[in-house]
Amino acid sequence: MQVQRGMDFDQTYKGPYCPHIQIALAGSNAMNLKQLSEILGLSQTTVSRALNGYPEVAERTRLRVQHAAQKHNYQPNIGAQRLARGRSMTIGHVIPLSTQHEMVNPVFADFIAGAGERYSACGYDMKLTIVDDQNEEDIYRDLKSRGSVDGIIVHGPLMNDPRIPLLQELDLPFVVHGRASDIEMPYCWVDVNNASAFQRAGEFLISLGHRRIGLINGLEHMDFAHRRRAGLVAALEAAGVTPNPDYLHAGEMTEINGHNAMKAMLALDTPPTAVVVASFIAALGVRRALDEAGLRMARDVSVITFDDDLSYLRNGDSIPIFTATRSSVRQAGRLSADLLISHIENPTAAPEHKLLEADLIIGNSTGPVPQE
Amino acid sequence: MQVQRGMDFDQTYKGPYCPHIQIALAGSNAMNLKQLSEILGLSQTTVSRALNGYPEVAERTRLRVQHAAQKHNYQPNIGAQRLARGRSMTIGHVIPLSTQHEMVNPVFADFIAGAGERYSACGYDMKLTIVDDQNEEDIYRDLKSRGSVDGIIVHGPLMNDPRIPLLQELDLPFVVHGRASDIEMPYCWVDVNNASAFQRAGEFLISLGHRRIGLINGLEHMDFAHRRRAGLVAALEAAGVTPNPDYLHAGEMTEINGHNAMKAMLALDTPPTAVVVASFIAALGVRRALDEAGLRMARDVSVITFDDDLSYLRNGDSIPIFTATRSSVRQAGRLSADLLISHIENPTAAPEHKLLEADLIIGNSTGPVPQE
DNA sequence: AAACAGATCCAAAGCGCTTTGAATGGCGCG
DNA sequence: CGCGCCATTCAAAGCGCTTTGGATCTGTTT
Repeated sequence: MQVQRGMDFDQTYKGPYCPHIQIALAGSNAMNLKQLSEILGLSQTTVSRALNGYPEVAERTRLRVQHAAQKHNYQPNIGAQRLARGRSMTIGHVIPLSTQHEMVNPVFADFIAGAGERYSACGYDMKLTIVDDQNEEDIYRDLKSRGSVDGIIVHGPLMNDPRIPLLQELDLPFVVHGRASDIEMPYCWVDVNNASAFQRAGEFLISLGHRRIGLINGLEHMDFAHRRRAGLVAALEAAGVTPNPDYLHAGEMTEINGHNAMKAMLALDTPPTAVVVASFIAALGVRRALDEAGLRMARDVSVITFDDDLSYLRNGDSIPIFTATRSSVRQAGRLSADLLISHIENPTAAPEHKLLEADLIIGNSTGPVPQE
Repeated sequence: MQVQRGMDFDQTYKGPYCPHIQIALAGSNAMNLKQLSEILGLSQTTVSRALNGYPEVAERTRLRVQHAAQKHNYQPNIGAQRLARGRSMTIGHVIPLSTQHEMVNPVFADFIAGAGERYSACGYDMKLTIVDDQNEEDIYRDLKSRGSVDGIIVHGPLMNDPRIPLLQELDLPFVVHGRASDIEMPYCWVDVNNASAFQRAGEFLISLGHRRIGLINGLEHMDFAHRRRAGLVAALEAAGVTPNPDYLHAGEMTEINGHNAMKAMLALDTPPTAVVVASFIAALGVRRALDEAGLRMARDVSVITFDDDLSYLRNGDSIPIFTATRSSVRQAGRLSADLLISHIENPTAAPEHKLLEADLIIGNSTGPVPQE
């Protein structure tokens, strides 16, 4: 990573000694508590308490203080508050950039949109950290020991995610978006029921007469992908169908990968008559592969996709393009935020979690198995 | 917006008076400067200076301090640093969620990935604020008066964006990702040369013999969309072609919209033989419309798209799917971050800006105009 | 009338860091 | 030897807020 600036940075920032840089002191012009209390002829204590809703201040005084604060545009300095309260009022989101987590990207924007809504409403800030590779563990240690955040959202959990025991050891409150199958210690999570969603998708295809059913999945060390596969396989086996390994694909959920995986399956001697796809973007690639092969969705090959209900990738207007198992990732963001905040403010309570059920939306991409 | 928690929040957070909540004091267990200096038998001054790279400390002492800090896992408390330095070491990104800005979403994840890289390297934090509607102005005033951030990135600028004069008035350093055509005051920005990109796309299509050239654009109150249209129109007019209003579409850049716009154009008596599309996602919709109409890209209708080079939406592996004007939004994120940091640390310098040129990538979606 | 309780307010002590201004000790120099 | 000069180090004063532990003043109880 090249640094093009004049200063002598290596990976880690080395502090404020920068003799050639003149920094204007930020916020030095803003009104502070002392000034406001002098204007009001009150003590800082009373003004602070009035604004923070403490009961031991007369209601008349409180109103006077609130008016003055508004009039003079007083906002408590956030750094001072953090220091005095010993809390940062900040939630951390750590986004790893390794290829293994790349899938976080498309859903990420919507998730934080949901979470951010709740943070604003509850007075929390959101801090994003992009971490390029292995040193993710150091990041969490740092966040803890510097008091940067009061809690953390864990994105894209793996089957046995090392972050979970680490955060427990650090005693840093956290909520996982998803779950980690191989971890039995209780912790907070918000997840969609991936297994039941894909099981229902499988059952639906079977009810349409399909037996040769494919899966175009995400990388299966990701927990959600593992669960989806298990759900689909359960549906097949319940119907007496042995899953065909040639029909099971796992890879990054990009348009290209969806396309290539579908194309490869179509090249088999007996290609599947239906596929379940783990993401909307991959499903677009699947559709392209079908188009190229001169096949029509529903008529020739049925397609069901998982739809995260992303704001910029809608599955049709009134009529859904794809039959889909749908669950709003933005809603998951909201719930995760609420869970984390309540866990931060009530740390002794037992870890909560929330399992969301996905809806099965019938669209135009599924139909009865074609007659041969 | 419903709040489901027990506390009495309305829109704005009302402070820490929550008698029924027991909050564990965060970070209280971490090593602090005083403890470290006592262990070392040095003053806090010397330890602080040693760690921050000040020259007036003996090299032997500095090493001793650094070792001890590492050994005891000392990290300066961030709230205390903010307070003492009068700077927050934080960059704010304010994301409005109104439909008018929805387009920010898909590119947003990649942009902050790029910017975040640079923030980490330079010791800055990234703070994200999701703002649901009109009160965006209040957010900026707050950020300023609370000292929450040292600078701001402005996303998705409009033609005459009110945020720019506001931030100038607030004296809050900022960099615009994009530009605002109607504002003449100088300010910092990083933008791709949208006009020249679309002009070249137009010229390329004309060189292939196309005359009936369509545009499926973003919403044209967004500055970038306006520039793209102007660029394409310039190319047409230079070739003596009068732009046909029926061929010019502006809307949100979703897959659906791309599909609908293309479908509408194909329904015209004389449909265009080529279209330029403002986003990759919309181009996927265009392709779908062509497929549905039994038309082949390149052979029947040529398509050029703008490609933001998103990590999760690659334009093909080795062979590009679409002919495209490509510019990496992640790279724009890196540059914006660098510009902002240098502007924060050197506030007296004149506003800088950076204009990136997009590459024209020839893919499989363009070909000579079909013979009638 | 004395004692008490409650309501309201305040001075001052932190929170953990940076930074100012001064002190200390070693050194060369006239 | 006495002086000034570096190179190091330190004590103490903030930064702007919260919060502890009274203080003051009312009204109420015995």
